[in-house]
Amino acid sequence: MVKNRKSCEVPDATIHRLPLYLEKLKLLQAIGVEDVSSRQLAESLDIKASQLRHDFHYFGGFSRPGRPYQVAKLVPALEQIIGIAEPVPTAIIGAGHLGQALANYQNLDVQGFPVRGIFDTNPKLIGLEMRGQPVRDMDELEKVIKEEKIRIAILTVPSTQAQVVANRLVEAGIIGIFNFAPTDLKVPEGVAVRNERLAVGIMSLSFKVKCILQSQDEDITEV
Amino acid sequence: MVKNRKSCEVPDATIHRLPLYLEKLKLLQAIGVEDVSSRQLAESLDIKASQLRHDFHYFGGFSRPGRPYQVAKLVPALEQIIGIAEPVPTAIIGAGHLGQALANYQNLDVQGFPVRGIFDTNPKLIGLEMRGQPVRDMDELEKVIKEEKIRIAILTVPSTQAQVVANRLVEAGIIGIFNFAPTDLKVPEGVAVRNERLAVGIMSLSFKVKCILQSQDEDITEV
DNA sequence: AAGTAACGGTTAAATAATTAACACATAATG
DNA sequence: CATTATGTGTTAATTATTTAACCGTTACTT
Repeated sequence: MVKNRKSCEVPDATIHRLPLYLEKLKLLQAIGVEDVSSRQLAESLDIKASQLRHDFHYFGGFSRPGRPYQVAKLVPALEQIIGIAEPVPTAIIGAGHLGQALANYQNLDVQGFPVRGIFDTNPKLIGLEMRGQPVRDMDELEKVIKEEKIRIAILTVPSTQAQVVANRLVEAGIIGIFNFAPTDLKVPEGVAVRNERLAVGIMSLSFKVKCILQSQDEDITEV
Repeated sequence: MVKNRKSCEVPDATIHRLPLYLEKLKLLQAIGVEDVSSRQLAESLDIKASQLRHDFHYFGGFSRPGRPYQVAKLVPALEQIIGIAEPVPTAIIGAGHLGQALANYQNLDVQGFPVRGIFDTNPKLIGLEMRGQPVRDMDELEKVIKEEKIRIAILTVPSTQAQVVANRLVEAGIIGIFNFAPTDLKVPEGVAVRNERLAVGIMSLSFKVKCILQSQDEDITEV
């Protein structure tokens, strides 16, 4: 099956757009839209239609020439590609404020990532319930990961502990780490890490804000 | 001052690396490192030295040929560029789980974004204190933004309300919105929005996990 | 004091991503 | 039944980003 291997050689930029396509399509589906053209879908996402078709082209045809996409076919196709055709059991490591926020974030479930384990070392937190899931002691980590067949972990521990915990997760069979600690994790090949750096986000926003303020100043002095 | 205008015409990819440079440099500064070459710094960030020099080149010389960068000069230079030479007062709109998590996220202060206002409409939350800041009623939004000269807002309200609140923020003088709601905000020119889509993050991770699993399967069948 | 190794700035080349263009297919229309 | 409008898949052109190459400087070594 050459397709599979090929379908993994896709630019990151395209991968990041897949969830956006899916989200919009689900929205259309919810209001009863059956067909949608590349132009309509692209326009609603503020991108070019050719880019959307180009993105889809990595995965083979979703329609045939002359006919728009059928929402009912496209949604499961994208879910398959993204890997959420079946629910993906997920763990949250670190039940501090951020961990709690994510554990209570209903969308995680809806989007295909049911939380099947929440872990912490703090005795004050252990036993607390969030959306029906108790906060468990880290001692249970390996057992629960195995029992629940968890493959993805969301890491919300202090950055000092991130690497140690990550090692343990990898050892326990986790192959996808969504890392919220501002640390670069070292992981072996065959493990995917995605760093979510809030600081990067707000700083690049700050850069643009500074540029806006500067251009406003210039406009004034130019008058 | 042509430099200012030019310094805003910088690729997004470069902008996103600036915080990483700054973070690493601060780390070096903390352990007493005075000089660092482009190669050393790049290597520690797992990028090419030429890319780092190319990035810096957008903003003019930070050193002179033959001499490595001086950490003590580079740090404030980057802070200036990013726009955090002075602390940037920030507001959090929505004191739910995520808003609370961010309000309690000490790094925000440290990185130059002191929280000067937390807002919600829920009477049960109003009055609660987080890091010395009370949760305020939305009625006070405009007043506090003005008094505290807040320019950046972190939006953590339900997506149904995101656009309405965003409009109000813009009206009140906010020019940078860090949006955690899974909605595309429409804002006038002169306002910067950065969308932080957790679902996008975890889904692109899921895509890579699926690819890893597939390639493992193939390896087995190939043997 | 000359030679050498290391360095940043700068420009050019290579690579990747986006956008446009086009060929062909479909269904609706007169 | 031809014609037209709309549409995708696919390839080509354009644009953006990354990487490499080179030049002039600096400080160190012998």
